[in-house]
Formats: sequence, structure tokens, C-alpha cells
Amino acid sequence: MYVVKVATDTAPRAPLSPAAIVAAGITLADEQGVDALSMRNLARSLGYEVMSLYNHVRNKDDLLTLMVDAVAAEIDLPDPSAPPLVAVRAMAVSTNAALARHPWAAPLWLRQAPGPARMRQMDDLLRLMYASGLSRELAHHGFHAVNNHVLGYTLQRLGMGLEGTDLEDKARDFMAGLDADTYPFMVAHIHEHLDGHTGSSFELVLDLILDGLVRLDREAR
Amino acid sequence: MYVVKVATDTAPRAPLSPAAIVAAGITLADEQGVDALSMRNLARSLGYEVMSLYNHVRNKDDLLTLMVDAVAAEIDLPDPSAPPLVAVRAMAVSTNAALARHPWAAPLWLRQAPGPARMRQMDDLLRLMYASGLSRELAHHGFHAVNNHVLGYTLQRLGMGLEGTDLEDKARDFMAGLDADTYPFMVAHIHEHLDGHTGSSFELVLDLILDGLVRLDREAR
DNA sequence: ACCTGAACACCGTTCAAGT
DNA sequence: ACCTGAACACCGTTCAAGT
Repeated sequence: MYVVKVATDTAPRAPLSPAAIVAAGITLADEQGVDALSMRNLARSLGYEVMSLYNHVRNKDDLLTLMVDAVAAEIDLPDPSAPPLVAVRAMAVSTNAALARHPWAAPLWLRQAPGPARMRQMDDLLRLMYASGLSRELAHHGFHAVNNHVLGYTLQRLGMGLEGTDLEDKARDFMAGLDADTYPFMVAHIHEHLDGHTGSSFELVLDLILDGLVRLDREAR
Repeated sequence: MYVVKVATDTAPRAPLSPAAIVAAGITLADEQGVDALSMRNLARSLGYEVMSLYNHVRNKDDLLTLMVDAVAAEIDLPDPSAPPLVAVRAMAVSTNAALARHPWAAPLWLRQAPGPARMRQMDDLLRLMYASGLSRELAHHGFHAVNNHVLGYTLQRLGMGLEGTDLEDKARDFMAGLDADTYPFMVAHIHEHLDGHTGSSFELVLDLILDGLVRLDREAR
């Protein structure tokens, strides 16, 4: 007797694992926004029932922590042959790029406990700051300043992880409520954005911070 | 016949209004954290049923927007007699202070649509930047850099609006997982924090940014 | 005009039962 | 070891009914 395998409408489900769940969570958050990432939705996207997820992941907070750390793992490791502050700059740019690919990650960046990938990234960044020749104290502040700048700009740019539609709706409401008489500078500023003839704020201010640190250090000696 | 007013255990409830609801929401979020701010909890704290809130507030998103704008209203208006960049600095410090008083507000700052108070604050900040003598483009970037710095530092400092207990739990877990061999610089950095002999990063980097803008402008001429 | 009970469509998570 | 149905204690919000 032959048993014929029949193709079902639903794809044969892949076996569940922490890695598979995290990957599916990232895909879901990338495509539908973090608000759509419920345990129930996630389980459905994998072809399982909700409760199966809890065999592989402690709870939703644990899942989010793993997801954020997976994004941190996308950050390029520093080039060991580059001068320290050049490598710092490259890490900042790479972090910014990783956060841009996963808009939902930025608001979770500080909320979730750091996993191994983010620990690695922070340790590398600190090592580079300490190796840069800056004073111990300026290296300390520089670490925060750079982290801060990267995360802050991403948050500003992406509007805190809102999906495209929501963001556009808000932007439209925002523009509609703008009165050029009461908020003249806001209107002017937004036009500068729309005209797009202002360069990349991100790299300009990043360099301003890095150069400022070097200058401050030189002046203090 | 006398009707004697008897003191009840529950205080006589104040009449409901948007302002009263927003104020109660802020108190609740300040005291118990934003996670405890459900419409049901909020209504109970006011002595009403959930659905009564919807007579005065469109929905929860609307409420959060009003709450964030109430925090923005706590920011000092710029001193008109101060030089523009001095006033910018004062606004940054005042904004930082307002966000420190209401830790839940920072993560909502970019997520919620700006209300009149935040519009006012942004317009004032832009006016000051444009009046500072900086080039148009540097004023534009400076606006973002300052906003960014203030919000970013608050988020870092407050760990994204987590309540004290949660934060302390996470900090303890974090420290416990720290291995000085694999993350030597993280361990060193945290000790610098605990020893507390690093000055205020906030004002140092703020000045670094403001001074850097002036210097950049001077060099470009 | 303002308050509210019941209901709807969701959440995250636990627990006991299956295999 | 892994999957899952039922259940619990919550959410935000709508709607119709009260006053």
C-alpha cells in the first residue's frame, strides 16, 4: 500500500526552536510592526498554537530581548587595523544602519536587557574609546555621547518604531495642524526637510562630537 | 427631619474633565509607572467607571498625547534677554529636568503627536537657533542635535521609563551576568559609574555640541 | 450631557492533559 | 520532550440603555 504525500495549502511547518521563533518574530515585526507582534500572531505565522512558544522561550520579554540582541549581532565588528576613533565612527554608522533595517528595535534597545551581542558591541566601543588616546574621563563620556547620538537619531528618524502608515498619517495630521503664523520656524524647518537640501545630520553631528572630544582633550593637557 | 451627611470611606469624587483625567493619568504614571496606566486603573483612581473617560477623551492614544504635552508645558520658556545659544542651553537643561520628573514621558515623546506645548517649545528652540548667528544649515542640524541629545540622555538615564523596581532588578541581573574576562571594559565602565567620580555627562556633551556648532560655523566662513 | 452595564475582540500566561 | 485546549486575569473600545 502506498501512502501518497499530498501538498497541503499550509506549508509544512518547520520544527520549533528559540532561533526559529526569534527569526519569525523579527520578520513579523519588520513587516507588520511591533504592535502586530503578539504571541498569538507569532505562533500562527509559524503554524503552531500560542502555548507551544513557551516551550522554547521563557516569555514575551525574553523573546524581545533575544530579538534585540539579534539586531545587535548585525552590527559590524570594528576593523582592528583602523585607528580607534575611525573604528568608533564606523561602528556608529553600522549600528545606525542595523537599527534602520529594524525600526522596531530602537525603542526596545534600552528597555530590554542587553544580550551577548550588545554586550560585545558595548565592550568593543569602550575598548576603542579607551584606546583612542582620550583621557579616561573623556573616553567615558564619549562612549555615552556616541551611543546616545546613534540611538537618538534613529528614534527621531523613525518616529519610535511606528509603521509606515501610522507615521504618514501622523505626519499629515501634523502638517495640517501647522499654522505658519503661530509656528513660523516649525513650518520653515519642515520645508527645509521636504526640500531635502540639508545634508545628513547624522554624520555631521557624529563628527562634531568626535572632533569635539579630541579638541577638548587637547585643550585640557 | 434632618438629613445627616455621613463621611464615606471613598472621597467624594471630583467632576470629570479632560484636565482632571490628564492630571490623574500623570500622577498614576509618575507613581506606578506607565505600565500601570490602563484606562480601567485610571478610571478607578478617579472614582468612575472606565467608560466615563471616553466622554472626555477620545481614546488612550489621545490621553497619552495630552499627558506628554502637559509635561512639555513644564519646560521653562526661554529668557528673552539671554543670548540665543545661552537660552538654547537653558531650554535643554529645563527639558531634561521635566523629563526626569516624569520618566514615562521620554519614550512617548516621539511616539505621540506633538501638542501645542511641544510645538511652542520646538518653535522657540528653532527661533533661537536661527537667531544665534549660525548658518541656516548649521542651525537646522543644531536643532536636531540638541533635541536628540536631551532625549537620548534622558532615555539612557532612565532606562526607557521603567519603574524603579524593574530597573533595579534588571541592573542586578545585568551585573550578575558580567564577566570581567569577556567584557573587561564594560566592567571597568560600570565601576566608573558606581564610584561616581565622573562628572555630568549631560552638560559636558551639550556644551561640546553647542561649542562645536559655533566652531564649525566660524571655520566655514 | 454625562454615566455605565454588558459585550466584543483581543492580550500574556498557567496548568493539566495529551502524545 | 514537545504540543495544546481550556481557563484566568487582564486589555481598549463600542453600543445601547439609563438619568
